[in-house]
Amino acid sequence: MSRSESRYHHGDLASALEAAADSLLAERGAASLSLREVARRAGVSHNAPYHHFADRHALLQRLGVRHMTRLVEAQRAAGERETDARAAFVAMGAAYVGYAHEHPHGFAVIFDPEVCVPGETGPQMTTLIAENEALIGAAIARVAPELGEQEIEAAVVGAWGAAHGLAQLVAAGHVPIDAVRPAFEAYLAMGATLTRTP
Amino acid sequence: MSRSESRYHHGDLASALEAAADSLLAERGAASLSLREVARRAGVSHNAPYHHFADRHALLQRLGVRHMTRLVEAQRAAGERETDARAAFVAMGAAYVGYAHEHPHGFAVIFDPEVCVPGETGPQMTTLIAENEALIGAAIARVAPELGEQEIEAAVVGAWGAAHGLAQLVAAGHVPIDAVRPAFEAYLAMGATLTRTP
DNA sequence: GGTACGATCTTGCGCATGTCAAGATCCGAG
DNA sequence: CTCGGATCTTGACATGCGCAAGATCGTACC
Repeated sequence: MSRSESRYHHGDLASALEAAADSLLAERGAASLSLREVARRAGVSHNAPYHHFADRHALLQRLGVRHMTRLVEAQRAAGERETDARAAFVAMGAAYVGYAHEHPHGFAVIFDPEVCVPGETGPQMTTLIAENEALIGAAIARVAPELGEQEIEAAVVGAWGAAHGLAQLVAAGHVPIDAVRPAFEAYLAMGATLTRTP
Repeated sequence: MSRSESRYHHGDLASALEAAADSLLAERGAASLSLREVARRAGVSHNAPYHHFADRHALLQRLGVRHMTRLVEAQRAAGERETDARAAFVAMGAAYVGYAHEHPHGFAVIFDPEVCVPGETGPQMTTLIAENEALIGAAIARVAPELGEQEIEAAVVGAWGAAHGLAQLVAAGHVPIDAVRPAFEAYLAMGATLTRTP
């Protein structure tokens, strides 16, 4: 009897649980995601998950890592699809916002302070965050090669913040997705205005 | 016997509950805020809140309105404290981020899609959101008087997004508060670079 | 091949919470 | 003074989290 048919020892319950939870996350938010429902959807008893995740928190963190991985990958792909430096930078921002728009609950769980606290989420998330910043930093360095390391670091936080804010507002429904690109351009022009010495 | 001494009819339980919940929100996040604990802290039975709030959701929405009011007010005050248009714009952004830094859980509840959905949160929140956008719009119009209505509208979303993203990242602990101002300036300079015709 | 061990999964439990229902208490209008 | 309605209380039920103890399975070891 193969493992997948034997319903006692599932075989790869951890992945199945993650998948089940992720599909739940496509419908509802993390707050209304119960471990028991995940277990039900995976077809196991309400306590089976505890042999793979310390608690509800741990499963949500795992989902956070999952989505952060995809978010970083989406940015990377969008950036590599463009040859022009500026186009790549803009495309990465759009990818960031786009991911949040398509997976609002998944995106939310990445940055939910109740779930993923910077220092306490484990090395995987730390690595992913660093990767994300490196990705943005490289894109900025391509656009503005004259910048020093310090300046790039600051610009990374600024760009990340801008993309993140629009993503959050779009995901929450405060801003329609179509308004993002004009807003982005307008804000950049605004920057040009603000930094122009009077 | 005055109402405040009579412990049966509280007198102003709605406000007391809001205050209790708000003080809880200063410590923990909204997810771990239970109606029963709020009731305990207010010194009433676990079911008293239901005579003032339809459910847990309604109380959280009320807290969202409360904090959005303060957030808008903080921005307004910061803007009015400056005479220079650019300084006012920057100060408002700093106030936005500062509020999120000082009241991370309160700030989170404003924009929590599980709590405050744009269309369904009631007229008060709608008004506050509009007020917020008007405030930002006025600040932008002061900085760049040459902009048309459409352009300002787009710039509002862009500026709001930038401030919101930095606020979120600071509140979540991904970015230290000291990094905000340099990031803001760097991002604006970045905008100047990006919009400069090659 | 048989067996003991550990990993995996199950059932059952205590406790906390959200929400409904019914009763107790108090205020104020008439 | 009485009665209605608002306010608050106790009680109950369903659900969820996480612990504990038992059942089942794979496998390393003899």
